Amino acid sequence: MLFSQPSKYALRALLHLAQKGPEPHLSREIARALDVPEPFLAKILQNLVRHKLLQSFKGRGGGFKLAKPAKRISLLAVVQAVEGPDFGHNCLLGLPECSETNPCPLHDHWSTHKARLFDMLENQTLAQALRHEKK
Amino acid sequence: MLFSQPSKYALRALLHLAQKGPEPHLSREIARALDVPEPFLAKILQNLVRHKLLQSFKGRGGGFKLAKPAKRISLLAVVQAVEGPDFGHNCLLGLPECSETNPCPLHDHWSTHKARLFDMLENQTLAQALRHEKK
DNA sequence: TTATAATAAGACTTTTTTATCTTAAAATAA
DNA sequence: TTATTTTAAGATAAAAAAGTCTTATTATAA
Repeated sequence: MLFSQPSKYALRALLHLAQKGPEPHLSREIARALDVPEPFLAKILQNLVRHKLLQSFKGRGGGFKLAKPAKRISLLAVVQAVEGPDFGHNCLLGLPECSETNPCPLHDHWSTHKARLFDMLENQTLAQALRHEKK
Repeated sequence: MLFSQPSKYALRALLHLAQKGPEPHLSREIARALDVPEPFLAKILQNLVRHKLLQSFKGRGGGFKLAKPAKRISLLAVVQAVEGPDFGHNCLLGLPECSETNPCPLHDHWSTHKARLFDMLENQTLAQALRHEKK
């Protein structure tokens, strides 16, 4: 509904790493833990490395780990890394000409919603999401 | 981001009909007006007929018209007709086991957002959306 | 060094979504 | 009736998204 499959997997993988610990984890192990296809996840993790959200290590003892503390990675940062920077910046009805000055019938309503949603995604970090989960 | 292509076309088509008037309009004309593929739109309109949001008439002078007044058709009704009744009722992270009693890390945050969003979609009618547009 | 264990990158395949085509059925009007 | 105009339905095709495979590269450890 909101996120692509790669975004979902990315969020889940990063949340997993956040709660596991700072040593590198194998993409194979992560895939197994999340029950998602391993080669597909590997692609997604590689992409997150390019976007500086993960660090990777080759060879024995290698794997993936968070590139910064979980409390400094927002959900929005993850989704934008995967879906590109204009995630969410499209008209709800798909109209290319829709804008502040030329709004579609749903534009204003959706704008306020979107603002709140982005606010949440921007302020929620991996760490916070996990803390909240355990309650 | 939120709606499938058929949902977007459906909303646009119904909004178009709502502002055009109560006589039948050809699927061809609607498609032209919205600049969307005609045979694909036709499929979508046929589906909306099955869901009682549109009425159709064959032969000369035929076409499609709203099955009830625009102020009695909510945006949610349209989207649910197209995407099925459990539109929006899936976990943000795609977890099948996510629920109130077994929530994923984003569950609570998303629930409150979703409630507001559904509220909006349920209360906004085609008529209201158009009125708001003209301001 | 060499063997092994891991990620990296790109080509390829499968599935799903979006879109099209063809033929039938129904309604109207001459 | 018959011709014409429209939607209906189902099969097909194209494009996009999701997933897989193969080969290369890099790092570690014996």
